[in-house]
Amino acid sequence: MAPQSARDKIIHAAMELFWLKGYNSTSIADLLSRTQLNSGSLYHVFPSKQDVLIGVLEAYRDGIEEMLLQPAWGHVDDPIEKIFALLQGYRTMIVDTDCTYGCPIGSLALELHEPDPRVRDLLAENFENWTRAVEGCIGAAGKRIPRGVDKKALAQFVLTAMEGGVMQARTHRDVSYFDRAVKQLREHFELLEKAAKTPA
Amino acid sequence: MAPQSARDKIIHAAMELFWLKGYNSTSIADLLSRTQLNSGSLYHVFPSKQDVLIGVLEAYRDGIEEMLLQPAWGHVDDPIEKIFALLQGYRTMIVDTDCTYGCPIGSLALELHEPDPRVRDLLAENFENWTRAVEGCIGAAGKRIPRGVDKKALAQFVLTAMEGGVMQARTHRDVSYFDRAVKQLREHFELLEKAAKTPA
DNA sequence: GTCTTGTTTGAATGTTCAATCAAGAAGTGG
DNA sequence: CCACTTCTTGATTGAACATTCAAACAAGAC
Repeated sequence: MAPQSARDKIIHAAMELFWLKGYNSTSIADLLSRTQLNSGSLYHVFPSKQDVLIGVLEAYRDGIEEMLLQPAWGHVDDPIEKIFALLQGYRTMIVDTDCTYGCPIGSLALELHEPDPRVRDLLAENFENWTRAVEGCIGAAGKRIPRGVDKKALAQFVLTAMEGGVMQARTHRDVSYFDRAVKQLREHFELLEKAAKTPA
Repeated sequence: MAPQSARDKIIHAAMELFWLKGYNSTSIADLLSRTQLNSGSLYHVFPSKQDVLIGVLEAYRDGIEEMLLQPAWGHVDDPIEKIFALLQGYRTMIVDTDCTYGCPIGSLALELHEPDPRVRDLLAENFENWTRAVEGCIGAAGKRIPRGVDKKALAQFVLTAMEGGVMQARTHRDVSYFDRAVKQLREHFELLEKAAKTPA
């Protein structure tokens, strides 16, 4: 175990607590007890609670490759299957948390009603990196997707389906809501692939 | 102006404030100053803040027809166009709020991380009523949708697209994210209608 | 008029919270 | 070994919060 800086400890704890309890419901005291630090140490590193949030959002942004994409895509080559492997990763999280899983970014995006511009930009940046990765898959699928299709819009639609599916699965405490959203998306892709083969 | 009971005043104010600021960030003091009531009056009607939330969720549930469906469907007959008229209603809200709009139910669903069972049930019930209404439209579309399609899943997918689209529009402060989600959904429906005409 | 029941008043309570800061410890360069 | 910076300690502060309650008020029943 490499020696961990106070900053790393706080970010690590905050990623987990913001995800579990939300930003507002996570107190500085929660972070201190989890990290075994004192308030002065925390405030030495982060001037305010919001700066912790910014650190967390930067960590998600900078870690998307290692934390999200590589684990999901390690053993998948087909570009369209990569998209569904990514969604399968979310499904695993939902099941592992007894359907209490919420996408950390999506939950924060809806919890924070008047976010600081830096916070909002980081939320948007996180969404953008996610959809850019999916857009890469769609691009790699080449002619399997019809010419006219807006690839960026389709990638955003994948995010839409994921976030909406996660929200419903959590609300109903039932993965099947997520599964149905993925299935509908799958059918959409199949219809697109069919349309690509037999041009009107 | 009919005389308004304290209960009605509180529910009315809470619907607006929970929507604008979220549940946790709305204080009892906010509700009191908005309604010009005293704390004792509020606690005479609602034993706790959570009971106000329950009242709000019941009001949304009981008001879906008048507040949401009738305004959106007043002048629309085609069942599939009804679905997109409903989404158009959300678009209007997004634009009218300078892209800060969040679906009240969806925002609460993600903000409340450990909701009381009654609260969770009411959130689920609200989603269910919404999707049931959409499912009714899909059913009314009859043979325009292919036989094999899971109508409930498709209705849930419409909710998924709405919630995901609202989330992204709000995060990016840009309606076009919602518009693209709707457009993708529209294409999905067009592909389905085409498939219904020319069976494999 | 007075009893009863339902409602309102608003100051007070106890808790939780983010943030502060003076004092001290640890680490670094000369 | 000293000077200087960086980091840590933890008690403290003041604001915000949900909730309580004894006292006052209102209005219909008899």
